[in-house]
Amino acid sequence: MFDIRRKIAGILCDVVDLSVDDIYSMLEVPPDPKMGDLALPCFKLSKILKKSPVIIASELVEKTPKSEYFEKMQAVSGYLNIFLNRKFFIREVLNEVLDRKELYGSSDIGKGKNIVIDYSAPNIAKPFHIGHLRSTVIGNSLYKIFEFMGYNCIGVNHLGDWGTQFGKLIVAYKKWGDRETVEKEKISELMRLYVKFHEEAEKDPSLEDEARAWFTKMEKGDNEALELWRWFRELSLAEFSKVYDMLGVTFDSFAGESFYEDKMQAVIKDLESKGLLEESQGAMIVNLEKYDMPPCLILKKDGSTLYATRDITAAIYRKNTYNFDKCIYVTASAQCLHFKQWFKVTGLMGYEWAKDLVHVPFGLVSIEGEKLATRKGNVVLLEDLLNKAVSKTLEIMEEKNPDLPDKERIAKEVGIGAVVFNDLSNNRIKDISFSWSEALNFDGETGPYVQYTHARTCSVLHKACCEIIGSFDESLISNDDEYQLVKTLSLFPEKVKLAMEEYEPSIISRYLIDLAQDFNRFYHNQSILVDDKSLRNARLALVQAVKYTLSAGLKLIGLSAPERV
RNA sequence: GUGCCUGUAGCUCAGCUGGAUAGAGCAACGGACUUCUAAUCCGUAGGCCUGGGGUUCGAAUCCCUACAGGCACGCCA
Repeated sequence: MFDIRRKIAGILCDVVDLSVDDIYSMLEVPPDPKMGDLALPCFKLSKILKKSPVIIASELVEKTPKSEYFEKMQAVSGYLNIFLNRKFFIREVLNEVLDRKELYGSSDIGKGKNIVIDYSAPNIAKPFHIGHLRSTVIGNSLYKIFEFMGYNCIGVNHLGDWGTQFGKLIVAYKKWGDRETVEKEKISELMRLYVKFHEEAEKDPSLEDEARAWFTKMEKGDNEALELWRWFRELSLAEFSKVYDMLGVTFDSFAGESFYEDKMQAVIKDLESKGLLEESQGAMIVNLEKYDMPPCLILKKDGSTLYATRDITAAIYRKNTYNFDKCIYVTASAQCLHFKQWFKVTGLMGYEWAKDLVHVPFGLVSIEGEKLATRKGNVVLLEDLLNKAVSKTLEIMEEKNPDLPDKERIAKEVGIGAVVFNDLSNNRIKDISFSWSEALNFDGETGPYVQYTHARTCSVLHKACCEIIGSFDESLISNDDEYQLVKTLSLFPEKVKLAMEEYEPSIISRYLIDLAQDFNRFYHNQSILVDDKSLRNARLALVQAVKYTLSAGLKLIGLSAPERV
């Protein structure tokens, strides 16, 4: 990978006698392009070299040997400002992008390593709403990013498909439900039954006992109970699949909570034999006082397991099955303590790979400031949201581009893209207040804006049609709009790497906005399809490079890159 | 009460491994479509970076503290 910063650092480090890495990390981008492309603040050097920053900067200007990498250097009040050799830089960057095409920015650093990513994990028999969207799209994007970096990813949907809630559901179904309605209304009917159960149980607490009894039957393998459970599960999964299809999200495994039912006893024994379990108020816990954490609950006083038990079991299973390099959990930040606790327990059990367990938390979603509450009905169903986004897109398309073929498909890609992008465009740790008007806004910093920009690049390239770009004369790419665009293009590989290291898809979304803005400015100010053949060719090369990068970036955050919109 | 997270333009947010005058988008206002898709572009306006201390040549960024909001803190996940 071509990295101009490293090259410059390589030249400078000889002059000031520091390591390349030191200089590399000190180099920064000046706030204004007029001040150059890179800058070295000399204030820190001043301590080492015992000279004033101003003098160091001007000495650097004098002593640094000429090179093809940069055109000139200037000393400005303690900063060494570096102006790159534009021609050289443009050639290197564009050739790399055009050579690697949509693989520009990818890498093989993950070659031969497995990454397990646990995301989405909705609860069976509950509607899939916008609260589930975050885990799903963040996990999906991380999957794509790690894959792009050469890792082999295993996407796991750890379904909430086991627990006493199924006992409740069975009771409610048998008392107030019927097969036809459930077949017809699916999850919404299951939800209705579930809510009804809670209403009735307030009046008649014995229902709770009944529910527990049914769950016990499930655990003991009772046929009727398991058949109902299986039915609810299949029904829910079919509904979820619709949403996953719309989002373009896939999984390699659907091993959920039920999958680990028969595997937890061994883990409990393991914990016991390692002397980690102790009794407290009738329950079995792992004491974590030494680590300044509340205890981790392993067994309830009735002997049944808890989610920490299941998570530890699942982690061990995944290590044995996938031999992961990292196992990543994408869940709400409310679960931070829980993950800290059982990660610690896993470490105490002697599993050195406990350090490879990573919790990737994200902020809470509320609806226009109001808390999400499934039972109170304050939810926005994801399917509704996506459908609304698609139909709004279709409306816009009817107005702007009515002759476009395959409108339906593209409207889906753009509408859903808008929703996904919206969710991925800010820092994942921040709480989100869902707003209809924002989720359905297609102007400015949005998914459709990036997709539109991509379509623009395609459109120009299409119009230029049979021309083969082949070689181009980089010296013709000379104005500031073009140069800025190339600079932004050059940043893509490091942004992808950063997004991976920080488990932060928004780094890519933000980058795409920047790239699209730079392109649109260029597009607006410069004609691409000019008569001058070689100028035209050079600009087309630039457009081609932008197209590859936008397309690759969009895919990394789970959006498609339609050629026309 | 204790711990974790967040606080930047009217709104939504970048910037947070310290660096030059704090940036976008939305909303508002004013411009640019006979010309490669105006889902675009350009301009105007909008800021005690929550308050207070400290560290530093330099702080939105690091440390302490106060305040505000959110979340978590044993038998749900």
